[in-house]
Amino acid sequence: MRSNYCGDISESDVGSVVWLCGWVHTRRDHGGVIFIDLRDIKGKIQIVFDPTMPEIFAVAERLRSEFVLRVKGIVRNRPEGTLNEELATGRVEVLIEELDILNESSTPPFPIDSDESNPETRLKFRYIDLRGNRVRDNLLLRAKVCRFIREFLETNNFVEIETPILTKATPEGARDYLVPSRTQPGHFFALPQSPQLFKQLLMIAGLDRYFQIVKCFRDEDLRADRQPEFTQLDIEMSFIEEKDILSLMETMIKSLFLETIKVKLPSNFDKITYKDALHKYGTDRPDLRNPLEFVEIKDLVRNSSFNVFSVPASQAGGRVVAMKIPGGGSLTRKQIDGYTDLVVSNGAKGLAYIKVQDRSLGIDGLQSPILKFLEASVVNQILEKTSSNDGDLLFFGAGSVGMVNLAMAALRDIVAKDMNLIKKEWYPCWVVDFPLFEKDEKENLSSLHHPFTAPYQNIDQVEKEPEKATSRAYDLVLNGYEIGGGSIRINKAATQKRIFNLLGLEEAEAEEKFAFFTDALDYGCPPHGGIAFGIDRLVMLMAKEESIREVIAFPKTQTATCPLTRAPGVVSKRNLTELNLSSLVKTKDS
RNA sequence: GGAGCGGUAGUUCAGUUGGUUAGAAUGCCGGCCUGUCACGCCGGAGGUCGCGGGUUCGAAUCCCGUCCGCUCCGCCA
Repeated sequence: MRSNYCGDISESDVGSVVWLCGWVHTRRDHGGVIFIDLRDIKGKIQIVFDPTMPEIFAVAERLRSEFVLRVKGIVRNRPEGTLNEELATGRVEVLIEELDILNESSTPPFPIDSDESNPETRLKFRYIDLRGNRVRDNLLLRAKVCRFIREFLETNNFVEIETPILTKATPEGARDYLVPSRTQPGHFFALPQSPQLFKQLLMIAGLDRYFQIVKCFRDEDLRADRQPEFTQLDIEMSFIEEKDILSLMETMIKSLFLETIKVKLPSNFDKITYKDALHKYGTDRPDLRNPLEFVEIKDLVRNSSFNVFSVPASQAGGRVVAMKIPGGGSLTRKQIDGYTDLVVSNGAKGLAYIKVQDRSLGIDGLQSPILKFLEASVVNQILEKTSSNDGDLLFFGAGSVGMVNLAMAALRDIVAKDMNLIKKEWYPCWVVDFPLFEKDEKENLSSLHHPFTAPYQNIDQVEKEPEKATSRAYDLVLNGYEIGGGSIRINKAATQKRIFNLLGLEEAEAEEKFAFFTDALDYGCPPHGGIAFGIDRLVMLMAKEESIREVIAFPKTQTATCPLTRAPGVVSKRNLTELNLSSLVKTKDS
């Protein structure tokens, strides 16, 4: 119970009697009067014990700093001269007439609302941490976001339908969390990585506008923006094309931001192709608030005698880019060394740069450790192509496409942040025209999104040139975070089977894993598509947090454990025996 | 699987050529003060320096291993 007084106490309440419940925050005794700051939903309310009320005062005198109280009192203005305008928590106080001590509390293990305690302690005592405003406000926002989404989708004739949590393992994709079956020895359920197949089955069933706010599970390593269980807004519609769902989702996201955090997003979200995104920003989830872009200089340096550039420039899988930092001439040697460490940790061998001090002096107006290796004509072409001016700095990335993209994208992020180049607060964009497949290290094809994504090309064409096939997929990227992604799906069984085949799934295996699904497609599956949003990430961005943990009530640590409950834990031999697992696992009593 | 940073009082941290009894602030306990709001003053308790091993006359400090937290790479269709 937070308070059975609803709302903030203000001067308009003066003279009225209120009940308050909450935790005592601090106690101060002054002038024969006892003051207590009561933590309430909004900040603190100061309550006052008057020594002329001996019974109440006697109880108040016994209070130490941590109790749960219920008090009844009269709201009144502060006495003359007792309000320090700069420091005071309020203009009114509550004079107490009745007081119940509902419970005592141990001294909290860390100061509430300090924001400085170490993450493990915060999680171990999460219930104390949640008493503070930070995560509380985030959870309130999260609830608001979910409520808005439900209202929006229901208004648009979507129906919320639950799908199973105990379900079937599917190949590809992330590692599954498995749950052993007691009744089917040796068999396992998998927790869903997403309700993908179920929502497609719902389309076949004719429930043609489905949504669900649902937990999904992936047993992969964690990051600041990745938890093993996370919440997804899952949406699917029949008889639609890309433009239909993109426009509806744009409307939803724009209204969501406006209604919940009073942010007006652009009226039309930009679209960028996968190819352009990688070319200009080195990532398929570019932060478009960041004005820095890569400039390809492969052609300019191919014949240079500087091998660091010319070798990757003449290889098919190589890439050489320049990134101009306007005003980057002010960067110190120490800062550049720091950036070098960053790109090296991302696989680069080093970080070449050129400072443009005075272009009118030609090569003499430049400063760089690589000038002695680069032909003057090449340098001039690079300066020309990057439109470099006095005071600018160029960073270079050269090597394999993957490495250059990774290292330079990381550099682009950090430099823009350090140099305060990010002016816009919000920049959503759609990333489109993804390749249908990518090749893994063994040169096998795997789906870039998932195997149910429809290609633009017909299936004959896809089989002929799978690497050139593009998918009808779209990602919504906000400020460098992928917050949603989806596609138009394959709705013909034959096409779906041929895609499985291209992915190297043996017919027997495809049959075993997906027969239920391809069979279903044969019963007149309508054209359909959908999208899924990561609610945690979305709320994290809206709350301006840097970690998803701050918007989840009880998150896991980086090793996927819960310091509060000490999950995961060992189980008894009996549990394991029932599950036919006793021979596989060591237990505390075995 | 890999890289980096961190782990010292309840909490946040300081602690370099390895050397008395490991400090500060805050919190906690006791006392004083008394219209305070980071109140003030006096006193007190509180530490296996993450854990294990090694080097040394002597280790919070150096070395090896290990565990935990955080960030990143791999991974995350």
